[in-house]
Amino acid sequence: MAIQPLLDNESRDWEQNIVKFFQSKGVRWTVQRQLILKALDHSEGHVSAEDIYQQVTRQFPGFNLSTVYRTLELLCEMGVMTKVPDQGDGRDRFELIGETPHHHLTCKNCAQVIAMDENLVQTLKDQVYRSYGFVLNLNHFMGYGLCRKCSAA
Amino acid sequence: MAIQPLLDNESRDWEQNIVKFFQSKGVRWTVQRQLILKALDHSEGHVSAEDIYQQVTRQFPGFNLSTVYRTLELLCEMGVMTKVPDQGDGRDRFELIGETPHHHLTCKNCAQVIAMDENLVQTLKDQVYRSYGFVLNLNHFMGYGLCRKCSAA
DNA sequence: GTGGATGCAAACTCTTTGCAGACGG
DNA sequence: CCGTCTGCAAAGAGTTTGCATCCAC
Repeated sequence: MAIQPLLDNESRDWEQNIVKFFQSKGVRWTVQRQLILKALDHSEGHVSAEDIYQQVTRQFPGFNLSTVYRTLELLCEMGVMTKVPDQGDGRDRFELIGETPHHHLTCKNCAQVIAMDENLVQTLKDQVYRSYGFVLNLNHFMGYGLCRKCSAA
Repeated sequence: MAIQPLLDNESRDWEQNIVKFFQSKGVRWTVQRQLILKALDHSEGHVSAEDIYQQVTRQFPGFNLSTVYRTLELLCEMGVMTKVPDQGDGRDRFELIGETPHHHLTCKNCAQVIAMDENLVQTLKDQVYRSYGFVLNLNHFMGYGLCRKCSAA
């Protein structure tokens, strides 16, 4: 694959920081990683390896899915991502640590997705901490059930 | 496979009920299903298809894993089981509906598992219902994080 | 130059499916 | 007997791995 490292001017700063971070970890800054990081930057919340692959491959055919997996795993090891195991559709998700927590309620019946307030989850976290001293890590709570309409019907 | 339908006397009643249930649904009562149901009866909480397969195959070699998957799926359709997607180890779990809810906190660091009180989860369910009219279905909440010891260290 | 990173293809794991033969009702 | 269920084997889907080549440092 022959890809020129091309980044628009506006993103130089962003790039500089990441490059430094990679260097500090003794990890090489390759074009593929640059593209994956860019794709992650443009995504929101949970992404699958396939999501990233599609996004990058659209611009740069020849790009490889294994590389995505290897890079996402690397980012997990570097401590900037977490792998979120399959929630039902058969594929693992990844999300950047430090993203604002986001919680969803998905209706089993009509598939509607409701954004859930952080406070509700925070209460659970607090209670768990008070009761067990356990620091609950819930950046991406996904609840299944029935929405108002479907539970009424 | 040639398996004699053999059940000890003490379990006749249990069997009678299940058989009736199967008949009422127009579903055949086969030796394989009998064995799988027995295995489920002896298991607790989340089981994987493999768990059941191992348990049954120990007594009856020649027994087939596809049959386990097909039976578990059947039980889901019959409304007595739910499939719980992979929580990290790459295999789906199944659990009988109507089992007492069971919630666990798993420590990411030391892998310790803490049983969590139903009330904590109930509070979340209540709040979600009050806020969104959403009936949250959480029979098997699994929380990840750090236990008291590991978060202190 | 040298070790780490990539592309490719093949392997792996869990799950699903097609089909012929077996068996429950 | 008829239609369902099973065993077997093969196909799928997502993810991982081995290896030769390539390229960042």
